[in-house]
Amino acid sequence: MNTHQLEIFFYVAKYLSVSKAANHLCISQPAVSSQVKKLENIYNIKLIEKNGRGIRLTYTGEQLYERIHQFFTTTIVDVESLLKNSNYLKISGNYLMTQFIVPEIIGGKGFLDKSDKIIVKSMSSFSAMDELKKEYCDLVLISSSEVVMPPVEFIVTELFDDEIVFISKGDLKNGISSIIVSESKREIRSLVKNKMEHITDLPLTVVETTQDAIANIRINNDCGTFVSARFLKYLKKEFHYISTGIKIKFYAVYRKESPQNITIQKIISQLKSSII
Amino acid sequence: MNTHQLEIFFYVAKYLSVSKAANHLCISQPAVSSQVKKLENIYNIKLIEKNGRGIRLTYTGEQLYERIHQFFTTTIVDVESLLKNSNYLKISGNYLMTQFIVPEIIGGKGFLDKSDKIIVKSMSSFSAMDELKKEYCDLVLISSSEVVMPPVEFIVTELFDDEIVFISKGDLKNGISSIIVSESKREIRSLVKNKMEHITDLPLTVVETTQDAIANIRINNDCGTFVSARFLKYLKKEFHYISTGIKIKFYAVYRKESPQNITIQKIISQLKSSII
DNA sequence: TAAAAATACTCCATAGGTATTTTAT
DNA sequence: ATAAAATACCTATGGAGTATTTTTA
Repeated sequence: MNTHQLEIFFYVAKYLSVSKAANHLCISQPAVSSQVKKLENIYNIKLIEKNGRGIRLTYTGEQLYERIHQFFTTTIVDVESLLKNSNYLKISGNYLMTQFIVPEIIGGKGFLDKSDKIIVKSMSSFSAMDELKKEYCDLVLISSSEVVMPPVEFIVTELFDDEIVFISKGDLKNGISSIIVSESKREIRSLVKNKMEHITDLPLTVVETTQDAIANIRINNDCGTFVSARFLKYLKKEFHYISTGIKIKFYAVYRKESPQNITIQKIISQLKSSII
Repeated sequence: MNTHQLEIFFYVAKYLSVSKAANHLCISQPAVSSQVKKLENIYNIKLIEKNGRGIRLTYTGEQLYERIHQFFTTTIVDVESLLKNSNYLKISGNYLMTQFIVPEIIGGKGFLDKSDKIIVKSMSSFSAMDELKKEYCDLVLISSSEVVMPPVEFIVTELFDDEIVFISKGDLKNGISSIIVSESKREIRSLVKNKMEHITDLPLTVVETTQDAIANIRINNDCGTFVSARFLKYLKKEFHYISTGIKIKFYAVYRKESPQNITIQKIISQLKSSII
């Protein structure tokens, strides 16, 4: 089984065009034609056939495309990212950790020596834990208002406590007409019932990440969201805020046997000592 | 991304041995060494390292192996089978249909012309429907005591009716001490309560296919099973049998748009007319 | 007549071979 | 002493290129 021929056929099937596939693969059109033909000849079948000026897939071609599709889209992408970034410590985490706090401590005076190469990806807490489970990242940095209980092969470390605040561009007393929150903060609204009656019953929109929530309240003045109080430091007084009294904890989660554990420990101890 | 190098690495990782991989791939040991080294050099990483006389995988090597494992085992096997057999009409079905009835009608005087190439695979009814859904086969031939309700993209045709009989090598009145049935006949025992009290409460063993059940009652004289009465014709009087009164129907299931539909229709009409 | 694929042919990059050395048991 | 992998070097297959023809809207 010649996987090179499979790959070439894959792009022909994807674009339904020999020339477009050739273009994508940065090889010549006859090179593509000839590889597809070779694949067909080996098994004595037709995979593509002329269709007007272009081509179409035969039934077998369709079936082949279906079977190899996943590999040449997701698997290959995952593998490339693994091999390219294997020397890096890969951190997946929520918006606050990856976009503000980690850059701050890592940017600090000589925290990293040249051998520590780090890439961070911002995503929802759920997605971050998925990445860790699939070994697509080495360290997860997330917040949670509940206690995190991961499987036994992970280590969970508490980093610091914080409090959730409600923020908005509008008047916090009477100017709010809807709430937008990330999936992980979906339940916060019902926890603040007594403290903030005037917003408890407002319509709620749930988006995937806090990043999306903040982007929305930036453009909708009458819309508010719940965030960690630590955000205030980075949001440059563009929002009004009010304390909710709800506690939230930040956690680091990583694999017991991760080969990156030295760097991970360094980052965790730095995060723990980063008091506001 | 060079998939050829991935494949070579896959077998090195699988056998944890460069020479064994070379042997499997029918190329020389240095050829394997060099391809793995090239892959490592492209991304500037280590995938394998010396370990005594042999090698072991690095952490990244383990992760890479994990990610590509499925493709180089199941996907490649499926693809090979698809391409090799795409000219064949692929029939998946239960033991009776694939091993006895289909060979009988196809073997018949000039039923097939040279262009009709057919391969049959015997499996449980559930597996057969799975194969059809995944387009791993074109035609499913199964029996069911319930009415078959497949998704809309399939066509279901009733072939013929039959009755379930209980068979065993032992004395059907007092010689039976356990029952073994295939998954699809699991519920038959409770349906025959009034008719066959003496076996209703016997211990029940469930195996995947009727083929397995029959193999077992061949060696265990005190063990019986439920089969379609049509089996009796093929089992050469080696078993005693007793009628249960339970009806069973045989079905053909296939895709509406299957390119094999002409041959499929031919087989179905032949099966329908094959009265005992 | 123009756009896309197929054909014919040449070339050279690289996969793979052989012989040998190194490493470790 | 032996088994396994690495290294060095060479060979030749086959992947890809250019030029051209064929197909069809």
